Amino acid sequence: MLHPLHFVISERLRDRILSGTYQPGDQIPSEHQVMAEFEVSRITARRAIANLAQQGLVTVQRGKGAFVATQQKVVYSLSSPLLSEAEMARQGVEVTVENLQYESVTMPAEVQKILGGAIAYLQKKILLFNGIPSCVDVTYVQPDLGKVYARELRRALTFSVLEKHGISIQKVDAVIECTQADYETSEQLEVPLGHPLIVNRHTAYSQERGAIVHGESISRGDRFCYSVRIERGGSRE
Amino acid sequence: MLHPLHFVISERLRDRILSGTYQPGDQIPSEHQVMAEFEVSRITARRAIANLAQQGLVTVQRGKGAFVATQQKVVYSLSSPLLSEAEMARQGVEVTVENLQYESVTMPAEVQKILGGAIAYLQKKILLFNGIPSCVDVTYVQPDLGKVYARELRRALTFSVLEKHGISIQKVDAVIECTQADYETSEQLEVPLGHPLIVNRHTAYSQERGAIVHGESISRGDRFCYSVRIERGGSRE
DNA sequence: GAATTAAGCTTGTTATAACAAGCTGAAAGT
DNA sequence: ACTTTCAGCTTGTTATAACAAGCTTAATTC
Repeated sequence: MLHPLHFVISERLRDRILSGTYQPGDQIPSEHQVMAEFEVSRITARRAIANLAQQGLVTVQRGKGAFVATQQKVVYSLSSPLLSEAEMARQGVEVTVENLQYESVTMPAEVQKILGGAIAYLQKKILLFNGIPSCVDVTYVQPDLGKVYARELRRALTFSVLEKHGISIQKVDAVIECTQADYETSEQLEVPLGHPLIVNRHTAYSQERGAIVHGESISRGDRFCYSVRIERGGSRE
Repeated sequence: MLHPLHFVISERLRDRILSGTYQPGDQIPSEHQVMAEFEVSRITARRAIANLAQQGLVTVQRGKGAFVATQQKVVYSLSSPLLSEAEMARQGVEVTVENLQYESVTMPAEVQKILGGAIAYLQKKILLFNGIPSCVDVTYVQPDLGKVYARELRRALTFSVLEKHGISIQKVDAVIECTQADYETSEQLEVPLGHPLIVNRHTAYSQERGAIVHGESISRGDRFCYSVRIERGGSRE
């Protein structure tokens, strides 16, 4: 036997998904239907379906079944964040903010090195796209800004609030990576343990003040991605 | 019972990893040791270990055991790809290229829209970081460039080769997203089905010629990430 | 000393079994 | 008509069992 049964079955079901037999939102055969169709035990059927879930092709809901996942993602432009927020609205994505934590704290050493000083405002928000938790945003903001704009920052996107008040973001340094959901983020984003996440760790600078915001946005990898345009000027970068 | 046994056990083992009891490279308890320690069946022990693997905390090898994974990632700068290649060398990362496919093909319609014309060179390479398959690179190159620099493109990084021959990349449009390995990429990158991947879908433009390269780099999410610096000039972008 | 084999350990696959927990729609009750 | 209950369906957890396949080291053979 070249391949395990569970793999053969999951590739068969995968082919049906890719060929359009099952469309996004459609239910795929239940465990018992897979057992009957392929004449295997339940544990083999479950593993085949789990393989599909693992590849992001289906999402499984207890009591309901497994459904073909949409592959559509919201695109957020790092090059023009404010325009990107308007673009998301144009894509039919309504962003709402749920505040988890907002307080003045002593920064960890690595953050102090970036923002300077010892104290900053720590904000933790969940961003919901069309009511679905999709992003956990954890950032430190300079204390004076964090204090003055507290009310607005608790319920809107950080860059929008700052820009609205004339604090213009002149530069952003970002690192984009993939991680997997631990228990905490799996609960916050309502995804399974280990679900792929795309993380944007960033520091934003204004012209007059230097570094003003530092932190990370942790988004569902299945719902979100980043675009960026890199241009080189006349001189070598 | 608030949480399943498998979850309780995996959180206990996770804490040991995070607290440093087990360091990267160390072996965690085997399935039978977990069975004995926590007095559970083998399937529960396996599931606990699988939860850790799912979170990227351990990697499991048949016949050997489960080992704490390193969390170190290679950082590749989108803002200065050539400098980034030198930086990788400085980080002790030797990049070698394994050519999978290199041929003149008729482009799919969407690629034609970007590169123009009907024919391009399709290159598929595996990039190995220190001998370990870490990235699958699939790109279309303008046909005249693909033909003239075939020998070099087969065994080096695309941008390096072009730059070396005076084809200067003036702009790059990129989309960064997370996906999960299907069978093909899991085989190419030697990772499990569903392993998180970071994908960079890009189009590179030169000043004189417009779009010259289009395609995607699919890298292991556990080994690779992107950095980018976004600056706004005097005018609003 | 080098090569081969075997024992012991490790993970991988598959089966049967039973109970738990959530979802949905129809039937029963108010 | 609205609310509650129940049956049937679905996935989730855990156990026992057995065999397969890979890894490593020690013992045996050449």
